[in-house]
Amino acid sequence: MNQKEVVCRQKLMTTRDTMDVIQGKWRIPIIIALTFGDKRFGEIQRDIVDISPKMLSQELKALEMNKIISRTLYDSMPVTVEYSLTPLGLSMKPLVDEILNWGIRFRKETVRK
Amino acid sequence: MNQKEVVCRQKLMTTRDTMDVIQGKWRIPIIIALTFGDKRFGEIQRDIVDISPKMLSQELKALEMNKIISRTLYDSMPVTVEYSLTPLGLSMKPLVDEILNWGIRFRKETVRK
DNA sequence: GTAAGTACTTACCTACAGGTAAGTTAACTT
DNA sequence: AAGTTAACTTACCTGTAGGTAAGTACTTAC
Repeated sequence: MNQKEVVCRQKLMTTRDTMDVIQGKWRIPIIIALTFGDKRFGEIQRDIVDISPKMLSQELKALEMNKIISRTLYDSMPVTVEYSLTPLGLSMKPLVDEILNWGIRFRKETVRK
Repeated sequence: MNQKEVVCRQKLMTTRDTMDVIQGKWRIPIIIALTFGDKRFGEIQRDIVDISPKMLSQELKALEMNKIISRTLYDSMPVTVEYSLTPLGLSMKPLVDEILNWGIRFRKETVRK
């Protein structure tokens, strides 16, 4: 196994780590919603119009477990819960920006049917 | 619907475009393999050790349809096929680099169990 | 006292992503 | 003529991502 192959396989492993975190239909949308500020369950649901409460709840838990977001319970008198990006979550900004950038480029190249 | 919400929803749509292209277990690995140079079917299979010929064939077709890679048939005398990144595929480098970067960061934060 | 809001949970179902294994075509090698 | 290599294809199966629908617990508003 030569040098190139070693580098190639390391890259493959590293990208798999990232992809495991952002994989799926809802994780990136949730992260983006939270870049606009801390939000409550219902607010995120209103931003991501087609997500069901089940999926939102499930994906919020997964992101919390990966330390991307944090959950804060406020004992106010209708009890509210706020979700916010952790430092690790905030560190995804360049990645999310690139996903966005490339999406714009892709759309440009694809509009000529 | 205020300005923030409009921007948020546009971003959601754009990222979905990108994610549709890179979603799944094998697309990013295939793209990375091809950043090391044009490769034949069997060579990619050797780089990505755990991919089956079925999945490789299927994902190469999908990437070709999205104009990320191109397929060139050489009429040499064992017929060979070479896959290479198109300009659009090459334009994914910053995105792939960010996936890689963040994977490294994530691994650092996660190594303390 | 009943309706509505917030933040979920639970049960059930389906489609598809991905795995395994074997078959195919066609040339080249010994 | 039998085996090897390259590049796939086809058939079949399974697990899980994600959808739908309904239920729960608690509080405030009317």
